[in-house]
Amino acid sequence: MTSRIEKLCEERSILLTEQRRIVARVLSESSDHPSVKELYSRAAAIDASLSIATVYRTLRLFEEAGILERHAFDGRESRYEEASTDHHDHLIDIDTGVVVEFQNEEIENLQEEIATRLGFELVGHRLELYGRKIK
Amino acid sequence: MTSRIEKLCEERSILLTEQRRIVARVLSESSDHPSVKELYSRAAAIDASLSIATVYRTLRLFEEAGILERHAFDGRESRYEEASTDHHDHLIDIDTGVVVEFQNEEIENLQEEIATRLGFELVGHRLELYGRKIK
DNA sequence: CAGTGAATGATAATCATTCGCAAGTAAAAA
DNA sequence: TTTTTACTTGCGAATGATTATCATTCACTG
Ligand SMILES: [Mn+2]
Ligand SMILES: [Mn+2]
Ligand SMILES: [Zn+2]
Ligand SMILES: [Zn+2]
Repeated sequence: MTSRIEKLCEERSILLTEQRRIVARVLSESSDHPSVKELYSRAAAIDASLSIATVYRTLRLFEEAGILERHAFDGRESRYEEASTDHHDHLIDIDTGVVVEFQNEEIENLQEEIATRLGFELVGHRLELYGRKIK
Repeated sequence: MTSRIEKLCEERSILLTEQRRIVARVLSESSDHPSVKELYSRAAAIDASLSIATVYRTLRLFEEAGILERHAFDGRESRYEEASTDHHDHLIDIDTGVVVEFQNEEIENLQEEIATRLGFELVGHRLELYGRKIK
């Protein structure tokens, strides 16, 4: 039961301590986009001695290694998810906070076009839709 | 020399104090997307007794009145600009921080389509491109 | 098993932002 | 014009998220 995150850590020769393993496990078992606080409480349920400082450190480490992606929906606190090979963007329900994922090749291509037209090499982007559920 | 922001304040019967007038003026004279700290120092150059708390309060007031737009590029500190009638999105130069504006009707339409398809009414969105200048 | 560098937990520090409050100011009422 | 009332401001404290510090512990090498 070696998670995908753990495999990636080995590839990048990131030392996998017990606490990092816990953070990795909690994240791979989360399908929502948990905040640091949420991650911390889920991880603390496994090992109560875990420090939130270590959670922050681990998240940053994983993010810089390209293993995780950080989001700051609407400029709020950071939320994380596993970086997947197939890129997607997000729609956030403004009433409930629920995050829905979507992919749109057309928009991705248009972004490339726009950047090129403006004289830039596109390095990344952030697309968030904010909406309200239609009953 | 009544700025557009001042006009909008009158329309919304927002009391225009001297400090609010200064914040309005500094913003209308800025074509970049200044952070609160930047706005504060530009405003303090006009009236040194101005408090940063008032700047924050004024920015929030104007934003809630739809007069300003707040951005949190890459999850960093808030930056502001005058809300214009013609919507645009941003490309940020990751080396210099320079912000370039662009408009793309096609992307806007696709966003509506996506939201609808997912069963949501699109209320807002955020699209940021991050790129590096091609020499 | 000792030696060295990295990782951890606890806590202090920092940064952006908001609050609380006493004092000032403007608009409404008398 | 006085009085009353409501809104604003500056200052500093409080907050919440994140990072830094530091003594201690851990992992790996020889
Ligand atoms: Mn996602
Ligand atoms: Mn803009
Ligand atoms: Zn995308
Ligand atoms: Zn747009």
